[in-house]
Amino acid sequence: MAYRLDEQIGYILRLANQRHASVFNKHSDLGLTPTQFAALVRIGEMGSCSQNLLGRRTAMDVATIKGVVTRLKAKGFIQLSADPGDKRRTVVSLSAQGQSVMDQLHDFGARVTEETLAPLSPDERKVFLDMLKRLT
Amino acid sequence: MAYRLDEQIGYILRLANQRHASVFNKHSDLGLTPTQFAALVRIGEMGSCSQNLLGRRTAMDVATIKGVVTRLKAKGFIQLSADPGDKRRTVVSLSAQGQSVMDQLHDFGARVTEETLAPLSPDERKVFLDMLKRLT
DNA sequence: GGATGTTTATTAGTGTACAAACGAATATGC
DNA sequence: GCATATTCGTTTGTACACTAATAAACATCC
Repeated sequence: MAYRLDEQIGYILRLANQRHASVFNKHSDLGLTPTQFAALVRIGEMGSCSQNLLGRRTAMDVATIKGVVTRLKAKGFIQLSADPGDKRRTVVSLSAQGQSVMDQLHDFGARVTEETLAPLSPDERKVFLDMLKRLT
Repeated sequence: MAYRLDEQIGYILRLANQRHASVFNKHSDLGLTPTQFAALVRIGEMGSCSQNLLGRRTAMDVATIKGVVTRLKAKGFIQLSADPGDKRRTVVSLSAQGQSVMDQLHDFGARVTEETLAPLSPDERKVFLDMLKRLT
């Protein structure tokens, strides 16, 4: 049987990612990208943490998380401070504005997931998410 | 129930993409990226086509396909020519080197797909790929 | 307490990915 | 046949994503 690009997992994953990004951007009203959204929600979950740890907990390398933190700071959603016990660290935490949009972010995220998974039935979504997680 | 980033389809898709890229790079010996690989295989499938059509058939916008074509050309895998019937078009086709590595590319792609899907059983892979395609 | 190694953050370079704007060439409608 | 619309390619700007190199701070071992 002939080799076909359209059957390659990497290619299909890329297409699925594109569709998700499209759904995300359609609903986004806070001017966030999917990556910025992930980092911001994670900060909400963790309370406050070093920039380095935030990168590890959101699967972004040091160069990527640096840029994301810079842009979230510029947009006013987070604040940065020095770690009194470790001069290497930059401590990242939510600003007042960041805290105030957290509920809105969760609603927004749920809507994006819902619409992205719309082609699948509720039972299928469960199975699909389980299998997708095993590929990470 | 609390909102959790680790359950969001967009976040998990990003992680799956990262793992695939890691598998791809581990096996890659021709110096290609996943995107360059996709474009090159597609050119092999189509014979020759305009840069614009190649972009549409690989889901890359005009700016992205431009860069990919530039790099594939620099690496010697493709050649560019003018379309005699339409002066707007740049015709893209495989170089002799590009043709000579096509079998190797297919073997390589099959190995990457195999290893990326390794956590799933053969039956699960079928189901998973079907569902993933519906999300594109 | 001093050499060694690790962690944290920054920077530079390369490669996707998309939006927007532009000019040139082609197609369509009337 | 001419105005209008569409297509094709390029460029600019922003945002991930990774590698590699660097420097400062911290930890550990002896």
